[in-house]
Amino acid sequence: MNRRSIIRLSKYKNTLQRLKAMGFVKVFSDNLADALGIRSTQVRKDFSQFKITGNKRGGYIIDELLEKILRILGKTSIQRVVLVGIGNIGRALLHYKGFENEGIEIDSAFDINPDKQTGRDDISVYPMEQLVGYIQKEKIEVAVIAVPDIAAQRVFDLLLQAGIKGVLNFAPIRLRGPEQIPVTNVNLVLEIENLFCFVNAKKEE
Amino acid sequence: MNRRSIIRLSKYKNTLQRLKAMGFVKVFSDNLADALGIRSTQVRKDFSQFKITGNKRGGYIIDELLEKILRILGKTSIQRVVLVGIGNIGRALLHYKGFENEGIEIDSAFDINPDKQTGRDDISVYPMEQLVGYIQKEKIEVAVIAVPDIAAQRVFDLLLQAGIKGVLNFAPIRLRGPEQIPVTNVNLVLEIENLFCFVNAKKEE
DNA sequence: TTTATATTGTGAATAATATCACATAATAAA
DNA sequence: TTTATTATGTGATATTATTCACAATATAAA
Repeated sequence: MNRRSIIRLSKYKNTLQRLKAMGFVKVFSDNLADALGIRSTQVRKDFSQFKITGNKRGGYIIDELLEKILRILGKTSIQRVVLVGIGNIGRALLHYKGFENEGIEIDSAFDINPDKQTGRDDISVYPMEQLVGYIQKEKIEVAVIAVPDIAAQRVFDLLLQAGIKGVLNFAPIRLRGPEQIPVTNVNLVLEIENLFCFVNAKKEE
Repeated sequence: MNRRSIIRLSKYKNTLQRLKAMGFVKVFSDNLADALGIRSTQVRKDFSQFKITGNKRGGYIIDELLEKILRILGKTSIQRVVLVGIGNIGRALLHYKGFENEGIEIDSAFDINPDKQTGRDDISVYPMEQLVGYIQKEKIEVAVIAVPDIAAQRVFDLLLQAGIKGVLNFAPIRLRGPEQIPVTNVNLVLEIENLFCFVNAKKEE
C-alpha cells in the first residue's frame, strides 16, 4: 500500500462526498480522474490495490464506493487527536472548521502555559506534565505538534513515551524516533521557498 | 530539475544555516544525509543536478555551499507574497515568525471584508477589488490562498488575471488553471486522515 | 616521496510509481 | 438474439527517483 494512493483515496472521498451531496448516484473512474487531475487508469489501479471493484460498463455506485473508502481510511468513528502547543498555528487549528466536518476532533490541547485560552469551551488546555498520562488514559493515537522548533523533539519524545501512533509535525525540524511511527511534516516556509524556486526556474526557461 | 530535490535543497539550507551558526566551516555529504534522514549519494546527486561541486576528500565549505543554494532558491532578495483571506489560517500566517527569519515577507493582505484586522501594523488589508491592481503594480509573484473552499477558484482566477506566477493554496480543492503556474496545496484534513490510515494499517500488520 | 585512506561525482542498476494496451464483462442497440 | 459499445481490471511497459558501485582525486600518514 503506497503513500500516494492513500492520499488520493482521501481526495476521492472528498470528491465523492460532493457528488453525493449533489445527488449523483454513479461515478466513472474517468470522472474521478478529471476531478483530481490524474488518469483514469490511476484511479482504477488505486481501487484495485484496495480491492475495490466496480461494475463493468456501470462505473461505481457512489454510496458503496464511499463506504469502502471511509472504512479503509478508518473513518468509521471519530478520529481524535491532541494538539500540543497553542501558538499561532495551534490556535488556527483549534478554530479550523474543516476538521469537524470530516470527523476529526481535537480532543484536548497541551501547552507549557495551561492558562492559554483555546477560545473554544469544548476543548480544555492541560499543562505539559499531563500529556503522557492523558494520551495513555484516553487512548489517543495521533498528535499534532505545533510548538516552537526548539521544543519539538522533546514533545515528540514525550509522545513516543505515551505510546502515540502517529504525529503531524509543524515544527521545521526532522523529528527522530522509531521508524514505525509515521511523522508527517508540514513546513510552510519550505513550501513557499519551493514555489519561488519554481517561479524563478520558469523565468530562465 | 525535480520537485523533490528542490524540497531537499531547502532542507539542506536550513541544516547549513544551523551548522554555520554553530561555527562549523566544512560539511560532508554524509552529515547532510544524516540530518535529513537520507543517503549521502542522494545529497551528492542533488548537488550534481544543480552543478554544485565540493572537494574530493574535503567535503563542502559551508559558506560556499550555502551561497550557491541560496542563489538557486532565489533567496538573494526578500521574497514577497500576498495573503488572500484573513480567516484562521490567514491570521496564523500573519503572526507566524518563521517567514521573516527566512526572508519571506507577507507584503499585504486581501479580504472581502477589508475592515478585518491583521494585528500587525506593518501589513495593510485591502478589499478584494484591489487585488489584481496591487499585484500588477507591486510586481508580486507569489500568493497564498487562505479563503474558504467555495471562494478559492474565484480568487485563483483573479490571481491568474493579475499575472501571478505561483500559488500556495490552503483551500481543500484542486484549483484549475494553466499548467505552467505552479500551485502547491496544503490540506491539513488530508494529512491527518493520511496519518490515521497509516496508523490503522500498522495495527493490522 | 610513496602509500593508504576518505570523500566526491556519476554511470549503471534497482526500486517505486504511473501509464498503456487490451482482455473481460455488462449494457444498449439492431 | 446477435452485435456494437462502453467501462472496468490488470499484466506489461514506461517513466521517474533512489541507491549502488566504483573511478577519480585530495589529503594524511608512513
